Amino acid sequence: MVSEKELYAHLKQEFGFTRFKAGQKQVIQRLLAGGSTVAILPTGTGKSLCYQFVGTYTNQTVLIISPLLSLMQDQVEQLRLKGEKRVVALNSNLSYAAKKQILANLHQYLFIYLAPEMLNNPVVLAALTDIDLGLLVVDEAHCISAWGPDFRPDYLQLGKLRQKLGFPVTLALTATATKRVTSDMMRSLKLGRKVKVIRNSVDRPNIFLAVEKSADTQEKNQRLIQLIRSLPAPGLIYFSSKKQCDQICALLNAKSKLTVASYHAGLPAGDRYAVQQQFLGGQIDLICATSAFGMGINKPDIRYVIHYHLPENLESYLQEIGRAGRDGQQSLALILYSEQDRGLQQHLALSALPTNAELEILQNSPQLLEKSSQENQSAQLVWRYMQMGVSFPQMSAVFSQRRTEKLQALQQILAYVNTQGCRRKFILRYFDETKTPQHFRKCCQLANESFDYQQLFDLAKTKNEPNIFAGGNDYEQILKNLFKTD
DNA sequence: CGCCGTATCACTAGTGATACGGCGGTGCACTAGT
Repeated sequence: MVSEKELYAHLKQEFGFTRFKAGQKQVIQRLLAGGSTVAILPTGTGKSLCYQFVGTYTNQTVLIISPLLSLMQDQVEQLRLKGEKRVVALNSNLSYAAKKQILANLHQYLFIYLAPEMLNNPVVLAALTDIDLGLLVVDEAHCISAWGPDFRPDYLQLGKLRQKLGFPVTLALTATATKRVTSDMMRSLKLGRKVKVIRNSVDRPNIFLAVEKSADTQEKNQRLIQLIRSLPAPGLIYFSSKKQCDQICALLNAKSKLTVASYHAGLPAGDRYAVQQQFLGGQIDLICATSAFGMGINKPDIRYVIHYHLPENLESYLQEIGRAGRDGQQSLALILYSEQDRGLQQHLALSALPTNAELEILQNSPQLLEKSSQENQSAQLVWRYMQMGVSFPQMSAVFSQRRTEKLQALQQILAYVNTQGCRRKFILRYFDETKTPQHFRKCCQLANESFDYQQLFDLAKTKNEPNIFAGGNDYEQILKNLFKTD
């Protein structure tokens, strides 16, 4: 067992901090004692420090599975800035020669970043089994259940990877996971029953939760213009359609003094990078984005996250609103909902999953399968499953279960939108937390269309209180001020 | 499922009503051809 004194000495020496954030020390101690861990820590609590600490302390190689090339790039740069040179991201950005060079000298690196798809490469896998691995990390581990079944099936293969690597000590990191998603992760990673789950509350008390209903698009657009004119910037608006993302971006640029930019997967990589950098640097006030935006974004002062469309599910909703208020100051998470939005989200939930009819056609025509796996997403998925050795009846079962799950998740977010009760309580219950939220239970009910959030921010400012609904405040008085109720 | 753009119809030549097809999110790696 490593002493507390040693832990703090290393923290100070290596990272310059004198205190651990909630959960960090527990995770590190557990890993140093050789126990695999699932860590569910809310955004902004320094998840990457957990494995960086273990790597630098033990001086044993850490392999990090990361979902995005840009995320790997950021982490590599951060570590290099800290003075750690033994870092590499092994991905398709590298030339053949560079990759060969790195693979031949893999044991020299302390931190190796890798996308799950790279593990299909037998040369990479062989090189990895050759080194003395101290720790395997799955960063953004909710991707296993969010993306594995119908978007990036290689996420389902990570358990086999662990096995091939001789079951190294493993850390699965995420900000949001229900009990079911947690057990999904544990099963996929073959973590066994001895694994420890370290879970902090998903609650972010400084984020005010609200939903407003609009009758139609026009009404919604008017309200949106009104909102962004009065709310403090910077802000973030999520869309479920690239086209509408662009259109509303243009509208908001025309109708407000803010600098608004659009961000989605349809834009060239260079533009996306530029928009992100300008947002981080404060030259852009507001981003209109699809779900492509956000992972790895660490901007502390985002004051509001508005959803123009219905979010996909409560897990992704929490991921997305979690980007607001990382500085701990008063922030707002608002869904602008109109009944017609349900159709779009339902379509998106189901369209990626091959139907039984499609499966049958593909099964009967291997040529068609191979040909269309280039352009058609569901054929591509079937193709990957086949390579993974999954039979057609198994696929059919997996996809139909997935359809059910996605529709249930949609029902849950709809229930959240329509709830008459406390929204925070609803979310905490969904994430299997029993604690009572520390705010006046009527605040959500009272927030309605005439509510001016500006008052919320003003009050937080004048009281110099990041979370005006935190314990110890005079709720009745605050509510009287805010809602002008008696 | 619901929206949007285009096609087609009507009636006395440009516009309005209806019908219908297509579209709608997220990324890795690898390959072929320049």
